[in-house]
Amino acid sequence: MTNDERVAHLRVLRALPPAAWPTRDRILYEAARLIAAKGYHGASTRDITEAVGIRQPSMFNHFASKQAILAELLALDLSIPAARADELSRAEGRPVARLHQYMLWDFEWYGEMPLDLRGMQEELLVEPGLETFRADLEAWKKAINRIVRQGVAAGEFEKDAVGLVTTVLTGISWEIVRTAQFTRDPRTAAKQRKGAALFVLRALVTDPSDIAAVAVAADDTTRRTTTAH
Amino acid sequence: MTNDERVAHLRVLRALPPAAWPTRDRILYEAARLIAAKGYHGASTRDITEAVGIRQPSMFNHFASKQAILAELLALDLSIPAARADELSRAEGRPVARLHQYMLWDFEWYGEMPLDLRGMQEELLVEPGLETFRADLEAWKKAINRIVRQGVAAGEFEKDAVGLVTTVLTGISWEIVRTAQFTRDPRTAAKQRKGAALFVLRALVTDPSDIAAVAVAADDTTRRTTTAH
DNA sequence: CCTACCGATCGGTAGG
DNA sequence: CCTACCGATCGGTAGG
Repeated sequence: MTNDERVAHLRVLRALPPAAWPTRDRILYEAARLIAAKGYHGASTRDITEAVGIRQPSMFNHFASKQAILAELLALDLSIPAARADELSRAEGRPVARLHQYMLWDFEWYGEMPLDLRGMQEELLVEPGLETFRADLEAWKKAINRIVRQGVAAGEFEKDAVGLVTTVLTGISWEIVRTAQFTRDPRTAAKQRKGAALFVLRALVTDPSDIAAVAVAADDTTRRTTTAH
Repeated sequence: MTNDERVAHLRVLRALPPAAWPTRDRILYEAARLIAAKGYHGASTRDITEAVGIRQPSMFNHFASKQAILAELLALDLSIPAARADELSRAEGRPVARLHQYMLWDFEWYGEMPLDLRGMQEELLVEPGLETFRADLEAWKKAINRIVRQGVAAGEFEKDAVGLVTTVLTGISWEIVRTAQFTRDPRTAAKQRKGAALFVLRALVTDPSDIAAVAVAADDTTRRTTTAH
């Protein structure tokens, strides 16, 4: 399955309640939920299949192993954001605008994700067979730091903030996933995402007037895109 | 063991290499390390005791259960910071200065911690018997948010940043624990802690000149304290 | 702090 | 997607 296929499939799923999903997707849903709650080793294959409503060995008709479930969830959590960040790190335009654009995309990605990805912790990547996701995580950090360093070089960002951006972004995405479990109102969620992006920019920019300029430009882009469809 | 005793004991341990620690503390050290790497359920009692150099059942002479080890680590991770945050949330002085003071304390606490607390995830607190630590975590968040709301009321902080502070602080403390495993130079570490505290303040304050004022005041306090001893 | 050992649970397979 | 079952490993106990 390619990343584009994954994104398209998620769009289909989001329109349905999890109970109406195909079995394979319901396994992913319950596995994500239970791994978030009890950790990868704490969530047993029997826990997962019991939540789905099938017997434990039936799971292996959909996934070759428990780790194959984890790999599918890690692709959503790491591979797709890494590709998007890399793309924007090589795009044209002001670094401050591209970082803002990435953050809005990232927070929407995690905020509208129908699976609970909170169990996808960096520490899981030490397990043999998951090296490719370690590479995705490193690529993501490199791409974000590339944009931030471009901003420092352009005089847009403070120098000493560089090393903290990926950490803070990870923490905020996490919080957005968490609150997305309760707040289902899309307008409140969009406002929260905008506020979070501005929070990070305030910590970064040398010239506060850049923040308003970038935010207005982003709103224009959104309005244009929305009207066009 | 009270929190004060825990803090005093940690000071003693920090002066020695872990190999020279008492067995009970070496169990905590290896357990913390392995739980950080493989998760609580992924780190078996046999993994831990093998790293310590004793047989698995010998562990139960020092701890009544595997969960008792976890509880000891959670006290260091949650109970002590919660007490410190609560204290500062009720102290006198400008909110911006008290938040800055808390952050410097917090980052030093995690940065100089001789045990690797990265495995202490909020999700562990769902296990029965750990309710007290759930309460500590809630108390910590409440205390931090109390200081931030005091700052908003005083016109020092932006309104819309309130809900993000605890998330960002948790993320940064995590990063500080992580980098503390490599960088052992105390001067670099202190500089990193100061930079991290300023990063958060920049995202929060309405008047940028407050940041410089608070930072200078904090340096004065440190200098006075250092000279006095 | 050790050896010997317990019942429970783990991820996964065989065969329909 | 099921029943039946596998060897390995789990946290913890008995008894010295």
